[in-house]
Amino acid sequence: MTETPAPASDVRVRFCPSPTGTPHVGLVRTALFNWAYARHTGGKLVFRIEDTDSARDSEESYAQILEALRWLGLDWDEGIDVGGPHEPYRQSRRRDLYDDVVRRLLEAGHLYESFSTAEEIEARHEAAGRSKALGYDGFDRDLTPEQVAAFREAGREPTLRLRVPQDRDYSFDDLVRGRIEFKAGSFPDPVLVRANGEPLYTLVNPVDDALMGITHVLRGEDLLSSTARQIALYEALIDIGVARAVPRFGHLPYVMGEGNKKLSKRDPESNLFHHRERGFVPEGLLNYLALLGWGLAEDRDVFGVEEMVAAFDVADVNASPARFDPAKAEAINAAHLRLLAPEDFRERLVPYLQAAGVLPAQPSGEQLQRLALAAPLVQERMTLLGQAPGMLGFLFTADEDVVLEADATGALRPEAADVLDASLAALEGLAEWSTPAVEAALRAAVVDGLGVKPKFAFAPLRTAVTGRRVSPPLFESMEILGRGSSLARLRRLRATLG
RNA sequence: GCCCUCAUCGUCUAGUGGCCUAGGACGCCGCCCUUUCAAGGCGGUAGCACGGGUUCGAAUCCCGUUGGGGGUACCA
Repeated sequence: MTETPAPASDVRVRFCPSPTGTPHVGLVRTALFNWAYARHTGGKLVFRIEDTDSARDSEESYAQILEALRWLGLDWDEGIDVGGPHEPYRQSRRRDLYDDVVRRLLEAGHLYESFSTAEEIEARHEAAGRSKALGYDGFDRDLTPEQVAAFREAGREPTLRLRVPQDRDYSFDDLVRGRIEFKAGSFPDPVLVRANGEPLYTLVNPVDDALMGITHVLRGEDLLSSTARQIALYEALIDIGVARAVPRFGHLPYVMGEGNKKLSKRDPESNLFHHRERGFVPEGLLNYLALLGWGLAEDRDVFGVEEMVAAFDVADVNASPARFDPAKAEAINAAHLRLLAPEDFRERLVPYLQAAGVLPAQPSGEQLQRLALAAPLVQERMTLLGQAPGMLGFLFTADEDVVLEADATGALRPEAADVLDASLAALEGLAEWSTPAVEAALRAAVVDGLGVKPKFAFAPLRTAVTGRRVSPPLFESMEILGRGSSLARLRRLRATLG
């Protein structure tokens, strides 16, 4: 009844977060789907900020949202920073526009002044024997001029409510869920403007979508039940000439956390920057988030944004909520890490190594050279960039400062001392210090010479050289480290053994 | 309470009436490979919430039940 499908080429979607906290993965997923839909259809993505709650909004959060989108590489065509024909794109700076719309809505009779307080509404329900949880009762819909005057004389300022037609149903075809119907009178007249004159989200969200020509509203399912009242507002806006049509709606499923709760802002897994700090790469996180409610193909989980853009359609999004699974997210991230070009991978390691103090703010040429040799050795061994300091730290640590971790030294077997002695003897006179030469010498001396299985033969050496039980490949590591350091480290561990 | 909504392995999903003795991925468990750990290869574990219909035939359609989620703000 109110569907007004837009020609695909004219698709205009938007991403309009409230700057009320640190970016949430659910928010990112919504941004991603809007972005992918715009890119897929060749439409436009509008980015605006819904900061109409001065009590909760913050500049810090605003800056974080921008940082998040930029880090992820989700760009937009109109809005914050890039500008466009509907400036400004922060609702806190659009008050004049809203005041004008409100005036026209009021004149046309779509809004009315409501003096009822929450207590009064509840009291009326109680007196009538109705449930107190019923919501607004429409008491002020048809106040006489005398009643209004009386309220004003008593010093009361009214909120402005939308006069929702009560004689009809509201329905729409949700892009992801299909037909959704709200029966007549199943929701109360919403407040659109506070008593102090400030416009509310209930007003400004549809008004801006109308003014900015948004054709497809793709948002979280938490907004599903407010869609009916928004359609009612849209129709009023169409009546006064502010809106041209009601947009199509698509309600995206929640991203859930542990248990069956929506992923809470308190939950660290919900925090985008938490994932970045752990070493998620944008490609990996975006891929995983896309999987929460959408899939590229039946038998492929790993894909890039270009592939997603080529295939994405909101109609294919799943309606049921999805649980954020950190283990699978990491696996997907690991796959993307392996897909990175070696130089790219290496460069992305640097900030993590610096953050951990493994590399200084200004790494030396020698350090970068060493990193270039070592990075390929760990590219297939990591799931998160944040594992780099642990894996590579030994290459940037003085021999005497290498920490011999307890799980490594604890796993040493009785023959460790003999292994180290034989290794030292074999390596000291080695003519050429290279991976194959080191390997050959050690195999001859320890595996063949001592008759120790490779698995056990090299464990003490690994512990001595890296301090850890798990490390990059041993011989390669020794080559990078050089003969001096390698031997010094073997001697150091040997000295601690009886 | 009322309104809206969701329901396939532990998790993400494929599946739109016969191709399903339900496929893939992550996880988990074996084995192979192996200089550790990964990666890779092979194999395994595990699911259509329940009850009624409709139909020759239902994971797929309808109704109900149960369970989950959301809304019911002068938050967004």
